Amino acid sequence: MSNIRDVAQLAGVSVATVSRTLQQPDLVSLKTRTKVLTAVKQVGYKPNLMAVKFRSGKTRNLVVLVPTIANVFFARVISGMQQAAHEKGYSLLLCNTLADVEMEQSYARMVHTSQADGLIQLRAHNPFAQLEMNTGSLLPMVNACEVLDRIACPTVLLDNRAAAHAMTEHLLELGHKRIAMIKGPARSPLTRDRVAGYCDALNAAGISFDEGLLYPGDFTLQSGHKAATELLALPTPPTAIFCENDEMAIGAIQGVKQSGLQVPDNISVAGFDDISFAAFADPPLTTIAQPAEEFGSIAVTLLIDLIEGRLGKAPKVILPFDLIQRTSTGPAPAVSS
Amino acid sequence: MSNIRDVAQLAGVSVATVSRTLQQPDLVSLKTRTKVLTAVKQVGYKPNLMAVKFRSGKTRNLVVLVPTIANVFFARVISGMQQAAHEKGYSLLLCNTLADVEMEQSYARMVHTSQADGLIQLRAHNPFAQLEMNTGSLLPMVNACEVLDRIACPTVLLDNRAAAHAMTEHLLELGHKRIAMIKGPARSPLTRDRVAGYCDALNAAGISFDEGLLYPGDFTLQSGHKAATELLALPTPPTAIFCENDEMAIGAIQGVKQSGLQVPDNISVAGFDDISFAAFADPPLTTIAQPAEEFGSIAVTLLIDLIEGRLGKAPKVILPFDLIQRTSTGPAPAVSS
DNA sequence: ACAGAAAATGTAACGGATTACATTTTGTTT
DNA sequence: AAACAAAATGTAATCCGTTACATTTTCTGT
Repeated sequence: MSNIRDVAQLAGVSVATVSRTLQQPDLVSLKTRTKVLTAVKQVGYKPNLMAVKFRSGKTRNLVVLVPTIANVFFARVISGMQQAAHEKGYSLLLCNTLADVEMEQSYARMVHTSQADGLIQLRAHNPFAQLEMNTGSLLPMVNACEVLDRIACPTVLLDNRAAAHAMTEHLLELGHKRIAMIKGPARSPLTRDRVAGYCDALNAAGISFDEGLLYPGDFTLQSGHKAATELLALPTPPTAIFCENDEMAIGAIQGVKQSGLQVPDNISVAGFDDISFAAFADPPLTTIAQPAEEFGSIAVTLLIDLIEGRLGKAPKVILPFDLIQRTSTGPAPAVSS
Repeated sequence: MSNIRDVAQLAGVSVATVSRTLQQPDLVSLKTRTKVLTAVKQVGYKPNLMAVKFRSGKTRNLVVLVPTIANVFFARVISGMQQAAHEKGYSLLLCNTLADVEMEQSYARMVHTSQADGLIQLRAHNPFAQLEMNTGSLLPMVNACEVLDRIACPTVLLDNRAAAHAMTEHLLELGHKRIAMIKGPARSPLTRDRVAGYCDALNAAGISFDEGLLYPGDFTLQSGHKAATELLALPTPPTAIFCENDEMAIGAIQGVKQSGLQVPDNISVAGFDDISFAAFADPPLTTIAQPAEEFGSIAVTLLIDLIEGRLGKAPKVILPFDLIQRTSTGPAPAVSS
């Protein structure tokens, strides 16, 4: 591997001139520039960017903490991140945390050890929490999709409450009175907001909230299946099930069918996210579309702005949602018993 | 940010002693060690790993080139990679290439510019191809799932030919005579192998190969839908459709249903990959299970072995597959016309 | 052709950790 | 207690590109 000194020697100039030729060519005379570029080609010189990063103290690396990349929605978000990062000359260090706190911390530490300039967290957990920290200033961290309650952190998210409200209202308008919700883990602010939106809508319709219709899932297909099966076994089962993501909704649809009922004739099922599989479910899934890639690109933009000192406070960017009405939801069945 | 000199000064020792305390504690007396560690804590010293990487010339970063992270199978592979890399102290730089050659090259260049030690490619394309290269030795690259024909490159893959053979045989055993295949892009060796396996099985059964039953897809749900719809519109439509991945199979199932036919009564549909959605398709998908995470972890292991000089030739690791029989495939319908 | 400004180029310090080699301290043996 | 080995510590070079500052060359105007 050749370095800048080899090039300088071969071209018969100083290292400074070589550096300038490559960084600020207009400071170098045409004649010298040609000499240098020829030498560069000849020895196959590639600047050691590790040296550059080391000296500049800027790594242009961003850590991304994602609970599961296997989640189709997150995969889209990451895709958006990567695109935006690449455009701005940054790279992504991906960590599939599987909600493992140690793993998160291990990656968060990269920011402290100058291996990355900042971090994007997709989960409601502060990975820097346990790490010894003296800074009082804004951490180089951005939260996407989820919300970190305890700390001021730039965030890009959906108006989850409004979205859940809209979907619940949609089901109410179809005549449903008993609407179950398959939610996510209890402690998540995202879930909290969506449940709040669901309650808002019920209240507005004068329907009392039934704790028994709130089933905690874990965003997997399996948990949707299990939840639906158990909800349908209730003494007074729901006529509609609103799931907090499409995976659970697709699982729920299977559960409903296996219980001998039909979607949407007996039970309506709604999802959240509008992943690619939603339109290919049977029946196609009514769901809330989120601009997933945009979440990613905005998160990256916010983080880079923060790193490069262009961000004053901790902004909260709210992105719009879209209720996609397909055929997994339909009119409530006529009252039976 | 404090550096090793601050620690040395505070502890009243030399920087070498500090370094040794942290790297090879047994070379340092207990008394000094304590002094140093106290000082480390006091100033909150975190070694600048960029400096370490720079000096050592080892970045412990690996570039991963994935065609689309939105593909559920690839997401699992990446998950396996990340796990393995983390265990070995490496990080992944993820690039969602979308088959964009410029993007691939831009990331491949990171290996030349000392930003990464090696690269994993999930596509049948050599990202170093156009880059000026003088080395005759094995590039620090590993191929996973796909195959690079032109160059010697450590590879981990499935015996795709045998797998396709097995699935086709399964369909033949069910009595199907006209079996269509929705394949991937023509130039991919992976597709070539699977088509070969499909042909092998047809030949063995004495069924002549019909070019018209070979439909080129692009691994998306949409393309599966389109392919199935068109295949069913043929003068003599197939009674079974073997898809090169589960997404296309799920799309195909929808296409079949929308054509007014039933799966598997009228048409059997088989997939490939056994993604999580396969078991939740309606009907649940018969498919080939691949050890996706293992692909990832083995690819990473191979690459690290290569980087660290523990790999002689370019091994080809073949992983086993498993035919998962569900209910999207069934006996061929009785001959009609 | 000369002073002075402007352009081009060169010199050397710098960033932070590692480590070969040199030196000092401690320990052991007789 | 001397002599030597072993353990502990220190000094300084090194990795490589950037850039402030110094110096040289070229150009401009008269």
